[in-house]
Amino acid sequence: MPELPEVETTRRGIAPHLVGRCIARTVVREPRLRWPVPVAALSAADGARIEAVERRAKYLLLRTTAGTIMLHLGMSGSLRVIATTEPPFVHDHFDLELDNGQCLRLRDPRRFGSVHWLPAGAEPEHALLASLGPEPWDSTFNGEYLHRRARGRRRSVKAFLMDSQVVVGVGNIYANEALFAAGIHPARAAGRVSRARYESLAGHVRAILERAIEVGGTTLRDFTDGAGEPGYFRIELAVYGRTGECCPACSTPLRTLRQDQRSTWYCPRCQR
DNA sequence: AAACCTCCCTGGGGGC
DNA sequence: TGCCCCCAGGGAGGTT
Repeated sequence: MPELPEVETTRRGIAPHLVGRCIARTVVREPRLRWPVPVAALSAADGARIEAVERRAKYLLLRTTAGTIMLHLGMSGSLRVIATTEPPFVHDHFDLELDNGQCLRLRDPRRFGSVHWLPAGAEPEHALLASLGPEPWDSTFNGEYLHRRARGRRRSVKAFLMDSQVVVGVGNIYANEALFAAGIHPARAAGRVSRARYESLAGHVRAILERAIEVGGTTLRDFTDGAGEPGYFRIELAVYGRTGECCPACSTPLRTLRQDQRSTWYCPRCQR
């Protein structure tokens, strides 16, 4: 999936086309996503005005006068703003038609994404948002916080960093990259990383996500922004996906690991 | 509690 | 060329 930088890139790309416009109607071609799309409830959005396009973790929140449309892109989702008359392709599951002949179209081949309707005033806003950790730019996300949350934890620091209850938005690509930048071995127990090193890690997480957002995110296969363009952070990846290559810092051959059914790349010399 | 494991899906790539 | 297996950016839900 799109990780945080890809979702944020999408948000920035689509927001100018949506904010201030009214929703003509929603079209659901395939309701079988990660959760069933609430087709009937979504009709409440017809005629509503879009007031803001926000992001929380990897969720996009389209705030309207009638309620909020919440979208998740899963592993393979992408959004584009196009003319409503453009014929849909396979895997174009959802359209949000606007009052100006344009529409926001969701494409998601693997269907791990989701579309939700949150009626205005509902509290808590949505169960899926209830137990999320801080955003990486939240003032509470720092070395002291990570060190405290990791105390006594024996799971790997990589799994810990990818836990959305600890911090949101860090998926497999950026977990690999941040741990490399901070010089921390991905299999090290989370509880055995010093506070100083967590301080470094928090800083690198933020810096890497910021840089990735600057260049439009990482496109591995099918991610595109709101205009259909790929992201260019892939060029700057130091370790992710670099099977058979050497460490960009010390030239030691990179190694791979399998952790929690996900691939990890790391430098055995730089990361301890 | 915390730490694993499985599963939801389609499609691309490599090996044979 | 085709088939088959493995792998992929997520993450909820279930089991130990």
